[in-house]
Amino acid sequence: MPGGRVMLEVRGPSVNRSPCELCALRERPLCMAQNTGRWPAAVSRISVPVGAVVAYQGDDAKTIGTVVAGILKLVKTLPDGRQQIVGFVHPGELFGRPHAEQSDCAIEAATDVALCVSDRHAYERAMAIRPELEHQVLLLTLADLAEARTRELILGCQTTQERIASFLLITLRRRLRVIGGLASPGQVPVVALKISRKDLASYLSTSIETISRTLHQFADKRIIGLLDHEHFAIRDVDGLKQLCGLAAEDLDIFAEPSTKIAAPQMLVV
Amino acid sequence: MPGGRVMLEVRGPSVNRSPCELCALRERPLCMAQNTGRWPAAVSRISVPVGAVVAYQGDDAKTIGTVVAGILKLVKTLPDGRQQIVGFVHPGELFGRPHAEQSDCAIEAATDVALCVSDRHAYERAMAIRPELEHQVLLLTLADLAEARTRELILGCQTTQERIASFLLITLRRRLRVIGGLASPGQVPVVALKISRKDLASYLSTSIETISRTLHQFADKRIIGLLDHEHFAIRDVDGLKQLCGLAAEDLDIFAEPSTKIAAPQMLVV
DNA sequence: CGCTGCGTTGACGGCTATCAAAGAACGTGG
DNA sequence: CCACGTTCTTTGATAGCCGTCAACGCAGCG
Repeated sequence: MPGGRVMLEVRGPSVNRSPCELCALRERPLCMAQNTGRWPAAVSRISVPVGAVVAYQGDDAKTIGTVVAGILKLVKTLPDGRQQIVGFVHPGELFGRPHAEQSDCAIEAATDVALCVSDRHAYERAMAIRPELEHQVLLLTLADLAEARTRELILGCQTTQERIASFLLITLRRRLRVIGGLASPGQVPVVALKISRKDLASYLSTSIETISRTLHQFADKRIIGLLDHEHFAIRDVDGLKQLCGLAAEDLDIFAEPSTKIAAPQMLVV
Repeated sequence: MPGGRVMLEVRGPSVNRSPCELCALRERPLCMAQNTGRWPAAVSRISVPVGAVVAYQGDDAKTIGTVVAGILKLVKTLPDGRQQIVGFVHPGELFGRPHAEQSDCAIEAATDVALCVSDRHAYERAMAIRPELEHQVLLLTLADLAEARTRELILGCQTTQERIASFLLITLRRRLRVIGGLASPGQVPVVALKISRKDLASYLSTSIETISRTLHQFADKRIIGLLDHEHFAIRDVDGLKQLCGLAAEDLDIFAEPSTKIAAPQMLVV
């Protein structure tokens, strides 16, 4: 099993801007706010393998950072061991808890991941000095909050089938935003799901068995095509919309934070 | 049935500070930030009866405000009518969506409520001018996010019994924070639950029947005492903790935002 | 070749939503 | 003060979704 704990070393007090100059994310408002003028917090670029733990639940909250490539998962664990993934962190999004002494959930790599990390206290000082940075952090936090509340709706009200349909649609929308839409109207999009079945089950609050059964039900109805274990052809988007039962505004919430990110192929990691 | 829609009128551009001077909430950081120096946004104090709708899901997000007394509920509705209460807003907390054009959930009065409201755009201008105000809004938003994610855990992982036990404990803790703890160690605290069974069911993602059954199960085990329909004596806090299955850190998240509020009896509304 | 991890498929049982109906509480008007 | 309708709560019976357990197929790998 790959992974284990990762030591996030944030080196020295020196400004480290070289990785940013080639980074596809550098025009995101958050990065812009970080890179305008002299940046008072050191930033380190690190790579983390699948399964590695960036922070444990209850740890001192030492770092704040952004995901450059790959996907992080935020995991909450009950005392008896049951786990819930409360969110994924996609490229361009922030992770870590500003102004909190402890991490309220574990942060783990759901795929191989490239991160940009800073010391939390340094980051907080930077926010205090630069209102435009704090403003960008506020915007991202508001987006996270909207997403978390939509997930309360999904977890609280929807059947397992609806949750899975919602997830497929939400993932499709996010990807289409990233690559800027379909090439032709009739084109069948294929979602490459790098997330494991186990994580998917935890995120959707169900079991891997139910996920497997439901996906095959969808395939039988010709709504999706199962190309292999991690590639799904979305054959009937309208059928999925009907099955998911979500309002358009709730579907869109998940697409917001990813706007303006270049296609992953162009990322320099 | 009381209620119906409420028109939130925010009067003129004049500074309106008189209600604040007698308000028990005036020393909260948010209010301090609002009341230091000249406040560029007009603030109106309004009263809203139970059941009244302050904003509909999908409405233009016109206002931002704080709850002075009573409880607001944030309600999300699926196209087929199923509803989920995604959060309650307690005295001293903020409601409304800064920097969003539309409300992503309905805002309704779960009890009779007193509010302090401002025009959203004026509030945003005030935040832009005053970093300390934006900072307070960020802190409140981060607290809301932590709470929403703990609710993902509760809704996703816990049984109905555990959710109800969690809710009782969380409510107890919130109240104890507000009034500053128990008078004597052996004292049995009584929680006055002003929220209707229907709202409770929606918040905990269950049915009123199951809530009724579960509360009576707890009463049979001598864990709580049912004084009347809205008063619960918490006889065995440790028993509740065991039943709820939450870690201390997740329980505490819900107590944070209420810190430093004076007892409700002292509120001037 | 055996082992391990992952996905799939089948059978079973429990939790809990739903339906239904009766009882309690409340406000209203006579 | 009482009759009455309305709303909320309680209690019982039923059914269904879906989590759990178990077994199997399959791929990767030392």
